Amino acid sequence: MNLIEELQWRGMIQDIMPGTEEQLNKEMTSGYIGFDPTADSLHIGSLVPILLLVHLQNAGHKPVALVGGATGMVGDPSGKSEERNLLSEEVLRKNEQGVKKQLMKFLDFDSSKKNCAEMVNNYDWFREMRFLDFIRDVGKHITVNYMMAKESVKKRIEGDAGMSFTEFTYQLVQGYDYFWLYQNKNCKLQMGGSDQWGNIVTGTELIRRKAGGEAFAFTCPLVTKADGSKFGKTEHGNVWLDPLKTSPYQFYQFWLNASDLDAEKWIRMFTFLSRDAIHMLIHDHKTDPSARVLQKTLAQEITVLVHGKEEFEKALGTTEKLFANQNVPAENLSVEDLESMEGVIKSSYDKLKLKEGIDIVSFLAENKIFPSKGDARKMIQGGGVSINRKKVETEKMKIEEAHLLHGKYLLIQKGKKNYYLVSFN
RNA sequence: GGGCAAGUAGCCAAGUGGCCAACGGCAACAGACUGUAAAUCUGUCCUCUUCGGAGUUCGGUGGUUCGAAUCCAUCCUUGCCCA
Repeated sequence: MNLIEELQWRGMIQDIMPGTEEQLNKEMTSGYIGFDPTADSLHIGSLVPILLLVHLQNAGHKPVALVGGATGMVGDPSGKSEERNLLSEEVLRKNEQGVKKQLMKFLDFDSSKKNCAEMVNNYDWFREMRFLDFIRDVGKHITVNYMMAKESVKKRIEGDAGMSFTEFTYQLVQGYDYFWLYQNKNCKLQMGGSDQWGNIVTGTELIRRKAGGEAFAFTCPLVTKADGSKFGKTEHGNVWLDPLKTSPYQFYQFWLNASDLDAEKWIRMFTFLSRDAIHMLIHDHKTDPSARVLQKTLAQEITVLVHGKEEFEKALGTTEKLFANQNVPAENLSVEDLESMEGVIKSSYDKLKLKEGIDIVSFLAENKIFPSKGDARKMIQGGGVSINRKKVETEKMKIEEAHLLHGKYLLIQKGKKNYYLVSFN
């Protein structure tokens, strides 16, 4: 199975330019994907593009990761219904570094290899670019009519939000990236999310008109959830690749909670498991859905890929302690069990304040488990808070020393899945 | 520069002098059911609260009025049309 067939089977190809497959079969090809430094970490939405680069490298081609230091200054209008806010240069430079660091983890940069990965920053070639040069050398080749026909532009022009010249220019800026890489790095392939198709095509068009060359492209579908809600969000916000922003435990939990339909789709996209292995898993899962083999395998594979085996095992350990034996009373958890739970949000509390008992509502608010007393009270009234796995029945409850596990800990649940460990000192 | 239209909670969107913290939908969070799913049903959903209330909102600022998201003035932003 060649690369394109493989990616097609994995559901990772949305649009593809004619001739792309032939090009990839013909010779080692350099292909690039751009990453926006809109935050100092990538989130799981960027995982599919990253994996495309990995697949590309595994197939013997050369992956180029482009950090959009320049394009980030402009703001991509694709998929956005409103004008984007500009980031300051300082923030942008910081974000570039963060994004760069993360990309390093996935690709092989060993320069002794012919197809070693490479990292570029379009700021390097745009920094010195003069406006007049740009509009003469680049702008001249693309008509406004052509640019207006793009879906991302059309939507904004038809809508009532409008679009600034800055964002309108974006596709030219990104198009020039591709042209530059084509000229300087012999890059003949661009990949990206399907929302990038328009921008990518502007690039190949520029290469054709300005250099008379031929360049190729394909895009992957944007990851969706079966129920239509946004992919990659939890109650804590985005799921990041940075373990400081999203702990490996939370990361693991995110994938573990995938619905059946999603898991079936995602396991192909996000893991490197073979076709046979995946068919087996899906078969097993259908035989006994409650075993959740699909979700477990999916979560394991990605967590190991992103955070490493060690972090995965810690996350799994915590998961087992918290969820495997839901009915086992919390008293059965040992001090080690409690202490070793990675990823559970921990806080400490002054034991002295416990002497005369403290009311549960202020306790939860003081520990930042809830943002305010009112919130804590509402959630208790709704039956959403448990202490040591026992549901809190009334907001009048007082916490006393007798409640502590091992005379020191309190295991608090907000809802079913959000655990907090408070230790008393 | 001229004319017209619009700006309401995270988003969409009703309200067009008091009954408005503001209908409804989406998203989000929680409960029940389950498989730590999905679907469904229920609750919460501006902020704080001693759960009685209190405080701050309807682009900004001033004004009219006992009382304004709603009327007036002015400014800002956006769209459309004209120049």
